[in-house]
Amino acid sequence: MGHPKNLAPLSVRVIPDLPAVSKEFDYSVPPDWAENGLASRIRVGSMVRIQLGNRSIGAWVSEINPESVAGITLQPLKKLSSEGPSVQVVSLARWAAKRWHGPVSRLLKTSSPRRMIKAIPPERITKVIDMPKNQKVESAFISGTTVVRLPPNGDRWPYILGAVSKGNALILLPSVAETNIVTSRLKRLGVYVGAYNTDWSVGLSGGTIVGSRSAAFASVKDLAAILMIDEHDESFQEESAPTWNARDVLVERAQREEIPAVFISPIPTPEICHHARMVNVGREDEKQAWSKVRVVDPREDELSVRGLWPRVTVDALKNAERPVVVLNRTGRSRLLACGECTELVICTHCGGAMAQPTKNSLECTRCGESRPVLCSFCLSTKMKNLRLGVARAVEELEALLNEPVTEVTKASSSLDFLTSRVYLGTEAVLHRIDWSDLVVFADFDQEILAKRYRGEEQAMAQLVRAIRLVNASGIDDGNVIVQTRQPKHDLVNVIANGNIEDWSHKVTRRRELIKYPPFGHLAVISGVAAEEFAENLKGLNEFEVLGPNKGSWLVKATDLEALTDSLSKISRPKGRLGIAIDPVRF
DNA sequence: CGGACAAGCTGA
DNA sequence: CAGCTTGTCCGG
Repeated sequence: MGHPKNLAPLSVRVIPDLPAVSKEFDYSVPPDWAENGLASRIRVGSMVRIQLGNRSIGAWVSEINPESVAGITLQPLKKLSSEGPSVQVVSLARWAAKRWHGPVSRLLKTSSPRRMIKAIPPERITKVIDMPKNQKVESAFISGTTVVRLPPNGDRWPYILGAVSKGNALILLPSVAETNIVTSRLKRLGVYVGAYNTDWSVGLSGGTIVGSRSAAFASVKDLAAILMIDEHDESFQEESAPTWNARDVLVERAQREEIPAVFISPIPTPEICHHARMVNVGREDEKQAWSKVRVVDPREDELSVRGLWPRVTVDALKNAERPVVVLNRTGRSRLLACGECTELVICTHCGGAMAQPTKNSLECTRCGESRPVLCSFCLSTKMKNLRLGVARAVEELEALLNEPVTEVTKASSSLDFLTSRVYLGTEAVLHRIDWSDLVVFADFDQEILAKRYRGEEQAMAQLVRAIRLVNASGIDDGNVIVQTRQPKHDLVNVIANGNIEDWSHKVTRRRELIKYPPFGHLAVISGVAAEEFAENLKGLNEFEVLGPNKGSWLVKATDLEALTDSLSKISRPKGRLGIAIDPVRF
């Protein structure tokens, strides 16, 4: 066996900060580190600098006094750079790297302080917070993993207090803005709390950590409770590989440390419902919150322009204080027909539909090919707009209301704000405006008909946001209008009746049927090497391999471990290869 | 990842 | 065969 672990280490094993290097290396601890006290500060997770080949590289200590392969003379560590993730978090990062098939170093990086920390600050006094006198909150935090379906306008603060009443807590919220609000509110209460990643060391020294996705990997001493707010939010999933998900990381963490974890959301995902015990909060409150949504069928008004602006909507828009219209199509038009010969405007390259992003150009929605506004059949320059985009919709609405309308998209700057009463834009508008008394979804059918995986959940998430916006107005009759030509559609029924529980079951059952997460697992393979790699996987006859679809292959598996094992074992062709496990979008 | 080194290609 | 490109291997 090696050396006693409680003495200053003589050698360490490290994980280099190089995503492409999966190997770990052993280094000796310089003899003089024992004298100046550096050696005794080394622990698993410590951040060091090493010489690898002829380069100086950052690394994390993964093992103390490892049994090194014989016949290798160890190089000395160059520097002890910083405090790093706790042993528990290093182990968690290892687990996540395997789970999402990515390099550990990537996850260790999110687990690490952004600025080097020489020493852990002393523990500060924190105010003891009482568990709120709320039976639902109390029972949620007793033990195990719990999911709470809280209405869109439900108060989350008691749950935050519940979490910190247990001791040092880890609280995750979807956005940095919300993180900052919660952090300062807790600070004012006297709670020793820090925002991730800026106040990284607060966790290690024994405090509560509040943060967004990356905080799932925060090191917290004596962690006592975990809370995730708005569990359904897609921002909890990393978009690029490894496509790890904060929710799953927290579920694993709670199990490992045997602490209560509470996930709250108005529309919890099938994933969390699968892993947690469900608590419903007030069916009546839920119905009440969703009753803000009114369903309007634009066909009921024959005079409506192109079906987008029925009179009920226009009247509501006129009477509202600050109305917001959501239309999830960028540019001027997404689908055109020739004004002369009525042919659909199609890309001469790939046959995809041409969109009109600006007044004078056409662009293929599939391959990106562009050309001037010109019919390829009769050379006419007159176009009929079949599916108008935000830019054109703004012009139409301005004409209808006889006043300026501000266009808001992902790209528009926040400087143009407060210039008008009416706002129109893509989903981004719901993130940019802090209150409104009327939100109109101009074409909800687009959301319903989009045959995207999680399409319905994304549509519901937009509605949740809208309900919260009109609730923030303080105006009692603030509401949300959903325009659809399918008033009998399942999802529309759910919305109209506020029957979220039924919908939730339906989504879960659907997932189960097609063996999608959490009932099965997916790997999306992309890049130049994808085709050959997918062929190799097909050869195993163990997984269903579908594709190609836009250059990507979809691998379906019932067992996650079998999938990730095969992905690492199978021969990897040269060239770029992207592997995304259970991504939200593909 | 990036350097080292080996094998492959080209030109006179 | 020098001089260059391309590929594979390996680091403690």
